[in-house]
Amino acid sequence: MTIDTHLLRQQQIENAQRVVLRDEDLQPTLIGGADVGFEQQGAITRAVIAVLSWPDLQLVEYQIARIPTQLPYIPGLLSFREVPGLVAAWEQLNHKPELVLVDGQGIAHPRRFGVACHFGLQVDIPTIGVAKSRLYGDYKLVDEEKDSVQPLTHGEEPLGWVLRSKKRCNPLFISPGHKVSVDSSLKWVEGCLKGYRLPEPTRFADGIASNRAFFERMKGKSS
DNA sequence: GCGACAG
DNA sequence: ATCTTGTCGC
Repeated sequence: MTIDTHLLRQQQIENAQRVVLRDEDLQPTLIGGADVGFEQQGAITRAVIAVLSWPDLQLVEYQIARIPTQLPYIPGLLSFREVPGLVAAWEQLNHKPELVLVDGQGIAHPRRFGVACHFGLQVDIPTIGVAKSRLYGDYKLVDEEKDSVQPLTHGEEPLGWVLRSKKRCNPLFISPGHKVSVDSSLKWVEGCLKGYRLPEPTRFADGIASNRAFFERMKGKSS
């Protein structure tokens, strides 16, 4: 498997110009959470999209797609590895959410084209990147208290936020993916928090993708 | 040359 | 990301 990383980076630069950083008339009734896991030493990609009602944040549906892994993990090129599976899971959904929180970066990326941008552009819906660690951008130390936040930037360019979603937990790295502004990307994530480090849509997708006990029991309770 | 590096 | 139970700390 020979990979033309130069070509992939060039594609990101071109596609990044199509990303929209504006707010639409976003009044969702459903919000999705997307995450990807792997099986068999990475040979199989397992993509999960959980759909929750808004604003009550109850699980409505989830779909899992399993496909052969196309590429290895390369920092900065994650989306090419994860988007194919996410699109497959998206197509299986009976209820399409109007906004999706994607596990990974949005525009907080060297070429402003993280997995949330890639997926959002691909299925043409608003998306927000919610990552558990930093890839790109600078920020000041975030206070330990819950809800403390610092802007994530590159020089004068605003990229997103570093949010302490829960006390004594590592912060979240939030940035717009597509069709959402930098400011509202933070508001939507805050609106999905329910006492855990991860916002509910992401937490469900993450739990289902990892087969954690609690979410195993949730299975079968969705339409 | 050296360090950094989503999942 | 993944292999994985109990355990230490707030």
